[in-house]
Amino acid sequence: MTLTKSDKILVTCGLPYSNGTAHIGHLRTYIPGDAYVRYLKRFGFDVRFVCGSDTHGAPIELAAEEAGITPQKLVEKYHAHFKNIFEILNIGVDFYGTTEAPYHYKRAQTIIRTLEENGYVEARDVELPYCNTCKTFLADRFLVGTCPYCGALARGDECDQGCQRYLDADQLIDPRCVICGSPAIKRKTRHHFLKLPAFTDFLIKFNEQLKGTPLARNYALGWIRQGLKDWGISRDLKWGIPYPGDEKLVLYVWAENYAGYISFTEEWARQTGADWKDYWIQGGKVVNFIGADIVYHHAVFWPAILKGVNYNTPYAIVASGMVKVEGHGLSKSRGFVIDIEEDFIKQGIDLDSVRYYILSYTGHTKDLDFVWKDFQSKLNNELVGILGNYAYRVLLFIHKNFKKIPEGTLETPVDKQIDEAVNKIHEAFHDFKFKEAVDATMQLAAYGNVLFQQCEPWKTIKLDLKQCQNDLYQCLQLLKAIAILIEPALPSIAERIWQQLGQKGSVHDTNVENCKEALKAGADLPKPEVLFTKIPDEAVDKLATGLNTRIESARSKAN
RNA sequence: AGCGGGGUGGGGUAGCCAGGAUAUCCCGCGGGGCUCAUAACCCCGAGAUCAAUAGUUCAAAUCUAUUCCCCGCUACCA
Repeated sequence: MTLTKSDKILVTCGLPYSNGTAHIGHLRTYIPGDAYVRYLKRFGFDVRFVCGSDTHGAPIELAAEEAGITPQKLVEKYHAHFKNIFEILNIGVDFYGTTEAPYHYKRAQTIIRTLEENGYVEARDVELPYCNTCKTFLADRFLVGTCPYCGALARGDECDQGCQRYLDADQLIDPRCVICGSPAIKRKTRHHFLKLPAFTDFLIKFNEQLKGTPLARNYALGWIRQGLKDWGISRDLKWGIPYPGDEKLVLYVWAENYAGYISFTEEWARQTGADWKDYWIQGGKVVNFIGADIVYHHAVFWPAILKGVNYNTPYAIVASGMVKVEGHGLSKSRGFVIDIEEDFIKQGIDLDSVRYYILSYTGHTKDLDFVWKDFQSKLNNELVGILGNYAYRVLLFIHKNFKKIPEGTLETPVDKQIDEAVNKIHEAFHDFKFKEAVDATMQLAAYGNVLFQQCEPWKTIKLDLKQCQNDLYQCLQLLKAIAILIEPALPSIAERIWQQLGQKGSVHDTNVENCKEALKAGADLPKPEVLFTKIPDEAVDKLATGLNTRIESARSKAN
């Protein structure tokens, strides 16, 4: 079972949690997701891309409390932020929604109600921590106490200031309410549970035939084999989607956020006249891009829910490796973070080169360690030296000497190179190997440099004009193919090459078959501009120093 | 601790599932060339006991076992 041109394909990315700004970790799923969508489009597939903000849960309720604003205000702010950042990065979503919208509430509650009707949910009494002063049950994030391992002040879910271990709320010594400081007491209450074990056989079969990165599949299968247990889907929080039929509780975020994949499709369909059922009920191929840290939600909980309401389950789950900064796991509080707005946009970093770095520095399933020096080297050596240089030297040479596209016909060597690259790219993105796809395109540019060098047009222009023109024609046709094939990785740059080639329309509307569509001899060629500028050593040193300062000050603050 | 992923010249990376002769490619490094191009481009070269140990085999980076190291997850963080 592989994708065909008649499939209705829907791509989604893990929803960014709206309690903070966009950082490089988000890009690890959004950029490959977007590139994948663009590859599919260039190769003529029928694909849509939806995504949105995840707006509920304890951390947001708490962050709003601390900031002295309503959760609504908080999530609206970050929702707008993410939407904007993704636009600037050319993440070409068809719809960017939010889980704090009526269309989402409706879809999420309908799913839960249907699960209940189908007998997959059970209410059960449990004992949970309670604050007598605030008259509320305390989710783990609302508890503080002493860490049993290191003695630091810890939260109910994690020893965030001390040893960084994940904790169970029960392990905390002297648990207290985070709002008022009163000691937490145990009190009986009633919660709702999804009967996950009922889905065991289904989930094994589902994961065995699941496409995407093997990482996702193996991980989930291991988890399922260890035995599934009932899974709590309600929480004692004020902020969230009311639990249908038990409105003093809210739906657990992980029981409703990925319903956004459906609700966003519905809302997009409503606005455009499409049919969401094409994706979620009558066939359709859904591809989820996520980080490796949330595989079990997407390969275990979510497909179980979908199965429980008889909706279409994902075709593929594409899990990326994690992002590190200067060798450390991402951590805002410790300063190991690259913020998209502060560190890239405001510093004037070319965003297509960021896309390139994310896609081609390492394989999609491996951890990516962001180091400013490496970023510089990829940009200066590969984008400037290979791609930018090739485009510029060819276009400038022709512009200087002819002003227009010279006479010529595409000959076998170049024709063959293009075919090989197209095949390689096709295979690579079907296997979710984005680095391979991008590298194959860059190899085409490297080949172009060899070609230009060997033809020596600066000599032939004086000795054999006809030969010279035909050689340059080869170079131009190759550049046209490169523009189309690099579009998924570098959409802005591809468009600029397209325009510099004097082509009509937009490269975003091209198909891979246009690669070899003959260029019109005699058409005017505008004066080219360089595509990329190198980052000088001093600039990159400054950026690296800024990062180190951030890390240092975070460290001294912690001590 | 359990489960999953990974370890290949200085950095990154391909090859591993379906074992085969000089282990791929990019960057960096050394030498040469070109002069159209953003000191860019092209060619040649040096550099790796493929994490370790034991085993299977005519043959192991690749298969098996054990060990070490890194990362993620472990159901109330998302």
